Amino acid sequence: MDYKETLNLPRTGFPMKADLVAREPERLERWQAAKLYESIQAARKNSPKFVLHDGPPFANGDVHIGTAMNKILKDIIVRYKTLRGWQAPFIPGWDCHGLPIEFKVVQDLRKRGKTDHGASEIRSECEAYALKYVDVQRAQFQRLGVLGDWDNPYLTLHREYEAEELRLFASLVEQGFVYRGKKPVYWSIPCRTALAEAEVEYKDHISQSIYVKCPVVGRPGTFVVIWTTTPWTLPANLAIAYNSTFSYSLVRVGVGEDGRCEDYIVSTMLLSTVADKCRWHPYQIVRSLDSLHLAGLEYQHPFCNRTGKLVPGDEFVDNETGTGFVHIAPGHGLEDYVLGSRIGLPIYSPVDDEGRLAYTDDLPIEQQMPAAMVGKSILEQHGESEANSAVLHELRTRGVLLFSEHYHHSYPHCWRSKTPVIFRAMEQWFINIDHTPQGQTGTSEGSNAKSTQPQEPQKFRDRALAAIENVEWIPAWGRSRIEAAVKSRPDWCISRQRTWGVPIPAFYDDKGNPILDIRIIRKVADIVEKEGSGFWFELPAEQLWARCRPADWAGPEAVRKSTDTLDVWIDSGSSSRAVIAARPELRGSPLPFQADLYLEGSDQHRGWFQSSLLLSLAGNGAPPFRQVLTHGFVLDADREKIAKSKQSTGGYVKPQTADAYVKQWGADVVRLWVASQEFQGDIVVSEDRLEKVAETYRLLRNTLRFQLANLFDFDPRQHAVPIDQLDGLDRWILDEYARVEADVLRSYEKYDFHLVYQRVSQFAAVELSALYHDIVKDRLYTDPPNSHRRRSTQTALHKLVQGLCKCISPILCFTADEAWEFIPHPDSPSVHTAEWQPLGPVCTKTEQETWTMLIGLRERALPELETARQNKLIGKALEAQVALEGPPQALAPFLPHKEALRELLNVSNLEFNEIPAPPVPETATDVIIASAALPKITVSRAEGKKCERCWHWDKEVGANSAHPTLCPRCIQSIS
RNA sequence: GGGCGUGUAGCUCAGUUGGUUAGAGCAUGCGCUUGAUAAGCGCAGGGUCACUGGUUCAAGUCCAGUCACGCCCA
Repeated sequence: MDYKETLNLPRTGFPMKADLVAREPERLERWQAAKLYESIQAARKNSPKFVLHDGPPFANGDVHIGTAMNKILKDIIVRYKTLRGWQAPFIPGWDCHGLPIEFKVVQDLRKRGKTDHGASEIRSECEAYALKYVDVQRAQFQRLGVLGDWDNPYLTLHREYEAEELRLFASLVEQGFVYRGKKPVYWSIPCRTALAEAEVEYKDHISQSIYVKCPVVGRPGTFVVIWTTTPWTLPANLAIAYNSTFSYSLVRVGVGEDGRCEDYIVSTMLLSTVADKCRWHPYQIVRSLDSLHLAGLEYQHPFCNRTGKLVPGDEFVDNETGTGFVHIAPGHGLEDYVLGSRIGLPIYSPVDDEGRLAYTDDLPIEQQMPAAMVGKSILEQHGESEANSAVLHELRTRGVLLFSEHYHHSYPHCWRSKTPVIFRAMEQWFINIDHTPQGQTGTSEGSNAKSTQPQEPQKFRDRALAAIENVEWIPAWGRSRIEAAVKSRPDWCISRQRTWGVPIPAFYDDKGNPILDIRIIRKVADIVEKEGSGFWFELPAEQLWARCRPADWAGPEAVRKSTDTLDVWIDSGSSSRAVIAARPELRGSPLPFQADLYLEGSDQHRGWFQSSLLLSLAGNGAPPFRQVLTHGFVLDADREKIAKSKQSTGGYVKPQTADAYVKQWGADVVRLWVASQEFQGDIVVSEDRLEKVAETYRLLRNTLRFQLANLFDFDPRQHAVPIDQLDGLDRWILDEYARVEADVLRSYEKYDFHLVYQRVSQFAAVELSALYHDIVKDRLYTDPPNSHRRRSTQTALHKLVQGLCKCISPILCFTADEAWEFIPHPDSPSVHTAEWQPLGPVCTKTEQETWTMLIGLRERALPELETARQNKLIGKALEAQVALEGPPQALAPFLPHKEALRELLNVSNLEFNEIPAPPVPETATDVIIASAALPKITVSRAEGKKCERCWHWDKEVGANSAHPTLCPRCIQSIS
């Protein structure tokens, strides 16, 4: 007889090999066909809400592994909250406007030979481009298992979105936040347009390098020497910056034949270089100067009828080139602008749209450049610039040019015209971060200054800082990070000279004054909601004005429309109003625009977190989030290696798209990798690490498979054993599980998914695989199918497998779903619609102490068994018998648990050998008693023969003639 | 250059208010098993807690500085 046939060996259709890459898409299709997201939302429609608001990725390119990580983290939270009974909707979003798309589209148009495209053509191409990548990314996010309303995402190009954004903008204008100011931007002279950073290419260029002396006011014969490579900016010079940490020298130089001398101030470190170039030989150092001497000095402009001050500029005045003095033209450089704004200089930019020197209203005419310079073009023709020549001529005439030469350096050029760009201050719209809405008049034309809601008389920046205090930042240092960002940020420049964006609905009158009126903005918003924002770009100014002009308009008539668009940070920053408050499933209570959680990379403290906070606070009066969770960045382990190999071999780039990883490992392994990472710092991704995680995946999968395979004949409705009647070991493992589960729940609540990963995988490896499963195999396989002990263990397995599936389902959403299908009569049809109620403690304190003691003995016994194995005394543990030897008090605690202990040791026989208690010396301490109380463990070869069926060794094998190869227990099992 | 972080075995992570010889899982090596088998079990090796200095009877833990890396600014 083949006794193997009488065993209850495991069976299951749950495959050991996951084949995730091939099989996940099938499951995904089934979820979509069954409308899983919709049915979950429907099931939770009366539950309390938990809203995680998705930060919109940019609709461009494939999903990067870092973006995938962000979405997976969000999905883990949404799935966890759903499992715990919350209504947790997820509306994915995309950021659709912006320069990178416009840039790409215009380049494509150029490649196709179209150069005369109008705004409308560019915009429709951009829209098509954005929508294409929304589709691409949507498919990739879905493939990762991310659950959400993918059929109805929010896009910043939706007309409803744009309309709400404009209404928010109107509210800011109404409260007086928005003003018109100047800021330097890149300007292409031939294209007559402002350029963005991405449209600028750095190329080698030869500039005029000049050293100019500026007389110090009140010290005849003393000059500060400045250096510049853009002579045409000298008419705009308003200050000279020095570095307060440098040492400067006053040097006396002979000039002319008559022994006349002049004193020059330059940086000590640069003195010899400057002296060589300017041919100061001989020269004499009169004295050294430091910042105390320089501070507040006034100088005469080299050719304009005005003076300026010496100011500290440590951030950008260096000792590498020049003279240690930097000429400051706030209208022509970003650093100059920042410095100028700080000390209250006008943002003076005496250059017109054609790139010609021109007078402006910033200064009295008599203080501006000599009339001969006006109209001179800055643009270089054959290496010569009229404006530069005019300035040089003036400097020479006045004898203030010390030296000039050609200077080779890298300089920004316009990508389109290939000409050098200039920095030029342009009129821009700004949000005043230090605005105090109450009782102030808006600075912009026609704006209605009356606040609709009562405001505290507090600067907006301070209100923002106060609001930050009431948000929970995880980790806590997120608070100091955003505080620093808000404290240090300059006024928000919100206008862009771009086409692909939401138009700023402003007009200009015949004098060029801007018209920004809330009635007009709101009217435009209403039209945008019906028609989209394209009409603004299509209609000529007079028709637009006719449509938008308020009926009772009393101001000047518009003759021109604004062609600026809003900064894209206004787009995404408006989402609390345009999405959270606008979508019924997200709308909060009592604050409709407020979500429970935002979750993005730490770069967003200065980005989306800040823009959302500021806009929501200004527009809604409160922050858009209650909690903000951040993660670090995904880095390539061999980033340097790759860079090097790129240089040497010139090519191999590792895949950094989510798809590349999914195609190799499957989504669940990628998700498990995400969960395994402590994400508050940086996260390193590599094939090696994915492979390690895949090992853990296999461990978890096999754990589930073992449990499922041993439930093949279990029907909980008939066979389940009540918890209080379970076998001791089964009660113990459920109690252990309950502890794991409590830890897991706590970790999910704190978003510590890596602790979930560690706890679950270690439980599977240690308590389950190495201990419980290994021991319980014997009773599952060899006990009679319907015996109490076997059904008890199956009851435990049935609870364990469901519990484990719930623990992992937010992370391993595919695998948990798959395993759930093999559970006989589970508590819920799908793991994703289940409600997760924790099991709670099972064992009494006494039981726990007993099992701790028994397992402690097992841990002492295993090395003894290993020694016996090394000595070839035994092979597997069942070939052994173990004797516990000790005085009565040492053995007593174990005597009632003889069979449980034998099972724990997984040996064929366990014996207790009592020996007389040693005499206790009077000086004996508790410690000695305790150590004497531990039984001595000895391993010997089991007596008798091996039972063919259960592989236990038993002295009675052979005693039964009907079954001469079986032990009595097996004989009873099969009869 | 500034702000904010990160740095514990090959990998991923623990390490509570400073207190024995710094833990776990995975991976590796050796052995066992062949009734979870492209699985399972046992044992073993592996760490200057980034570095330096300080406080303390005692520092992975507290303080100061340095280095490396990341994000954001300049």
